[in-house]
Amino acid sequence: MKRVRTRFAPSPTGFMHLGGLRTALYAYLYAKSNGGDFILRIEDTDQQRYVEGAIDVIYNSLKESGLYYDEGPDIGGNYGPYVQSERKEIYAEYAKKLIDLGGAYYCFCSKERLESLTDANGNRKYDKHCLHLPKEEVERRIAAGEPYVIRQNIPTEGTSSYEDLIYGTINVDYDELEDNILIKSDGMPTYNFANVIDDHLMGITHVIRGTEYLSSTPKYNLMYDAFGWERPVYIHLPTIMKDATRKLSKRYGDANFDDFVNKGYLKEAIINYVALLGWAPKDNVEKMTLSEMIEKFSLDGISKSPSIFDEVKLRWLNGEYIRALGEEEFYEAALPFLQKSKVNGKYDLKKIAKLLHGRTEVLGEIPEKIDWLAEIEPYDLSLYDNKKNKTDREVAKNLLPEIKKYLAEIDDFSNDNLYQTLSAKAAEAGIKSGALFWIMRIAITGQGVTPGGATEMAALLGKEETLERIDFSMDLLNK
RNA sequence: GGCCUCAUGGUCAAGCGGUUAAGACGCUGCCCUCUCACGGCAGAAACUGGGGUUCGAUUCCCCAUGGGGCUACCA
Repeated sequence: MKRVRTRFAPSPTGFMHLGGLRTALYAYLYAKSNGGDFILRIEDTDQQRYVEGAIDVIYNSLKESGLYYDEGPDIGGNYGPYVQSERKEIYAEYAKKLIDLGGAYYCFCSKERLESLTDANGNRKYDKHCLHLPKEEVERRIAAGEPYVIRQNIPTEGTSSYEDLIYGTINVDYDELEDNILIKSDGMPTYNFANVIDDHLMGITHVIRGTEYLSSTPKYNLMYDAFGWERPVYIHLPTIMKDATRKLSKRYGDANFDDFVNKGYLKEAIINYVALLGWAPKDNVEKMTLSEMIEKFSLDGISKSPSIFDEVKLRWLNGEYIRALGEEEFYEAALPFLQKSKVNGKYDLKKIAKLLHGRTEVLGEIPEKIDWLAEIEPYDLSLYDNKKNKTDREVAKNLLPEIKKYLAEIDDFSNDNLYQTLSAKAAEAGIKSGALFWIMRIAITGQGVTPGGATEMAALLGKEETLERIDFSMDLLNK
């Protein structure tokens, strides 16, 4: 059997879109699960849309997410060049061949004439006006420097049929298709042409791409057939949506790989989540490494209907990945975000990281979780109200001096010691420990929710700061 | 508008003629617990509608409805 070769062929127009990333991922998974090659090709035939630096974004995103390609512009290969703008001559050559084969023709029609073809409904279809131009006239006009394009010659009747591995048999009447442009007046090919030539020349066996090409694939097959080339196997993928009616797009933001990384999502989690949009593993285990995905990947798990991107579920999965991190790994991942917070320089970031580890779903929310730790500020005294522990501000007013006394006697401010000592003190004094810890926690943080219990917070703050904060709270209560 | 295509809880999704219609996220409740979170347990929640085919349709066919895509000198 022929070695499987798949490709990812993005155009460098900006960022790595998550929809594109998933297409790349599936192409990668399909190739790797079949022991084949995954190729990167840059489709930069539209100079208008080209964005500086976008190619590097593609390289980096792919590598960061672990989708290592076997051939590509930056790493080479036997089928290069892998950038379409560098293959202009190749397309010109094949375009000429296709013209000789009757599959294409020169067209000199002006924009104005094209527009005059628009009907009452606003639809336009090229009328093959230039198809029957005499060869001599064509040559004369080209020689005279007249601008021209090369159009595909599509049959006026008949039906085209092909098998898509996901969607099954697709039939399209040729009548529905237009004699679309293959080579633009600037000499660059359109996607319609370059994609066919390159896929064939690069030995791509399986074309994996979005459903936007489902109904235009007959045009490409026409060319494969005209050249006498074997058609590739087609695998079209459903769209990823932002909601029921809008597709995930750059326009709405947050659709880019980098955006999510910057927000504090782990790359592994993003890839894992994206893999789940449109594909389900047989064993139902959702958390997977890339190599596990390669093992489990199969086309019959791919769905046909568009799926909606759910950041809530991504958050959960990211949390799973974060919790699976080692203490040190988490610290390193969290560090940039810890440094952004107001506590940077005030408290031991490592200790904070330890407290935050099990409580963080997205790293980007770390600063807001701990900013208040930098300084205690007046707070709502109703925080002392706690039904379960039967506390309120009056109880707090009475208990706080006691708590202060206990704390003042403790020198080892480690969490373990604080917890044990204070628990013992509470038992001795006949105070419910829950009440003591509740009041103490509120008194030293001024927060209803904290990333640790009273003793953990005290251990973090240190003895001096803890006692100062107790004083602060006693003042507040006595006002 | 025309053509292609899709349709199971709020979301992702199993299912592929006979099931108490999985599972995950989210949600609700309980437990654990020095708050929260984690973890554990329990619960609510779905086959778009109408016709067929069949002994029997979520599953097959048709129509309707709704969604998506294409209809560029963009990919």
